[in-house]
Amino acid sequence: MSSNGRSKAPTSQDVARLAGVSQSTVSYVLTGSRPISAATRERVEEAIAKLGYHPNSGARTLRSRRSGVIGLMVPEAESADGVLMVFIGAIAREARRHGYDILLVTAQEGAEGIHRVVRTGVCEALILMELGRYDERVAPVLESGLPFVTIGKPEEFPQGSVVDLDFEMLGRMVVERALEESCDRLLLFGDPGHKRARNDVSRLLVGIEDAAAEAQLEVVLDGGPYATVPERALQVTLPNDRTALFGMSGVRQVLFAMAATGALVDETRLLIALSGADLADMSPLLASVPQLDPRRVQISELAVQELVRLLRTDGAVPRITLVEPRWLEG
Amino acid sequence: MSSNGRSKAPTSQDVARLAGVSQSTVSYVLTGSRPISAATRERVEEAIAKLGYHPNSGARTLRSRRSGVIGLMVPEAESADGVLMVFIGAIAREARRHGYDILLVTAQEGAEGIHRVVRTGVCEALILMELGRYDERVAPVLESGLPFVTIGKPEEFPQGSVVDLDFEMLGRMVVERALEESCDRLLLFGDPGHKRARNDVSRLLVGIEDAAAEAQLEVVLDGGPYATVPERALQVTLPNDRTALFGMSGVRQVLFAMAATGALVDETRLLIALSGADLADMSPLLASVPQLDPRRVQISELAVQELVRLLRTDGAVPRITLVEPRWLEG
DNA sequence: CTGAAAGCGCTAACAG
DNA sequence: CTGTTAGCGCTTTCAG
Repeated sequence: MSSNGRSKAPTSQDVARLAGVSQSTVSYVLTGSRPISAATRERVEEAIAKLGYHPNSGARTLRSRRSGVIGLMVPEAESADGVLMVFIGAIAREARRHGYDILLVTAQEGAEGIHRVVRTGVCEALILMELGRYDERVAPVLESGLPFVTIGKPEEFPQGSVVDLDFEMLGRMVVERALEESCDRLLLFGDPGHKRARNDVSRLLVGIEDAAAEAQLEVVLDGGPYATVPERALQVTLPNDRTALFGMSGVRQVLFAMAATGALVDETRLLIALSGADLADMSPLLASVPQLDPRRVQISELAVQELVRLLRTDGAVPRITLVEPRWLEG
Repeated sequence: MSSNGRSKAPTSQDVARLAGVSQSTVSYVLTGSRPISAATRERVEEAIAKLGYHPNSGARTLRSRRSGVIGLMVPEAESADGVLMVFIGAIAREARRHGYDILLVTAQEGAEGIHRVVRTGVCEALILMELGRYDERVAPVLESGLPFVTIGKPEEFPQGSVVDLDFEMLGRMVVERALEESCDRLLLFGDPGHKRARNDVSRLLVGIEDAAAEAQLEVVLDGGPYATVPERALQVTLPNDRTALFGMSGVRQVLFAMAATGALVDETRLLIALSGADLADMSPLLASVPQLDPRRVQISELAVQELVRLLRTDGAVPRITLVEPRWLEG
């Protein structure tokens, strides 16, 4: 009735008419791909504001072959610890800051999904999360020739950039801390030996084993259930010995098991945690636990920035960026 | 060198040439908007397969004004319990099943963000999560005239569809269970009285209060810290009385507090949990806890289906869909 | 049942 | 510094 409001969106033609310039001039004001006099620019911008004009995305994409959309390959949400959402939120925000939107591509879609968003031209670049060692989705990505960044360092990746936590340094930092806190042993829970196949875990172990060898710290790989980790920490401890506990996952479970069997930090045991969303709301328990920040927000932002660099810099060469973990004293 | 592979993507023109038909015929085969003889269709489809043709998204969007993209307004990831990701994953998968892609619009972008994706034509429909009571982002959505679905029932919403859990029924189910398990009281933790302003909580309370009044069950609103909920449950319990505990959030904390002070289920107390990602990996503790499934996947799928209905059915009327909670016996 | 042709709104040559 | 013009690849009339 009164306010149907369904008025057709104004085009650059409308803006040009109102500003008394040619349609291409409007385009040049918008893209900045050629110098425009201050006077003209102002008139155009006024008209744009007055009409509430926004350039049509379809037309722009068709003509320029740039969609302004970055595809984000997300893993299945089995992890369920909320960590994924931290990455996604930070990536989306940073992408917007650079003028890009984020389109979700679920792992479930597989190689076919990648192929589709690439061939249809919906995405002009990709961010890949949690790639498997030999992931079927890598082929279509490489084939597409689109710039891409992986979060999480894979085995080998000559063609795209990589942003990840420096897991080797993480390992060295854990050992260093264990020594500072006068521990004689380091117990790694969550079976890191078996998971050595995972690239992040294997790099962590390299860091740990190097530093531990040097410092004469004994390292125990523990594959047992999380709930009984604290008990086993005692079993490996001789009188007057102290064990540091660390693991890439299951911190919450271990934390609670320790809280249940006594103090988190005592003469015999020291829990070191990799902080994350699964520890939210546990603040009272965490008071005495040294936490390492895996810097997920920084990694996300760097991934976007690196992708933007690949997109904007002509002939930019892919590179690897490793982010240093930080202590988060509580 | 050998496999640069950067060959330009084939167009419908190329397909037409190879199939020996006109370009428009190719289009008709793809869109199905006019009858095509079996013979022709087959030749075209062969050519499509041979060339690995995918229609260009920009051109299609420009011409048809349909982008095949649904904007998903996600809240800031403060909740951090991983629940958000369940919704997003299920929405993305269901959208793909119907031929749509999901574009993220973060809450941070606010009204301006909505305005942008709408005016530029990137999105042809919207799914809104966690709207505030008087959310600034509602205006641009309504103004756009695009079909939309909200997940989570707001105060009032005449123009878009709504999909949500039936919180009133949730309340009735909690009361019913409490009675079946011979409880005399129901303690609601997480200060549901104060949070009555939240639409879901207020509907929960309606359900609870109605059912409780009828059955003579005493209801206690508890706003104290989660960690001491189990103690307070005892304080409100006379000898031989039993208290059921329920809350919309903080279940994990209460669960642990109860585990620490004794059994989860005993003669005096019964914890009823709203299941979720924050309870993952707690299985041993949960064994005796009745869990209510808030059916996030179903809600997500229904939201997409409802949006697709609005998009495809001409003159479709928005509607409200409430999903029944289910018991998840453990 | 199929073809020819127009044009969606924009960018980027080409021409002053 | 600005205008004119030619398409990008598709959908959809209008003609057969």
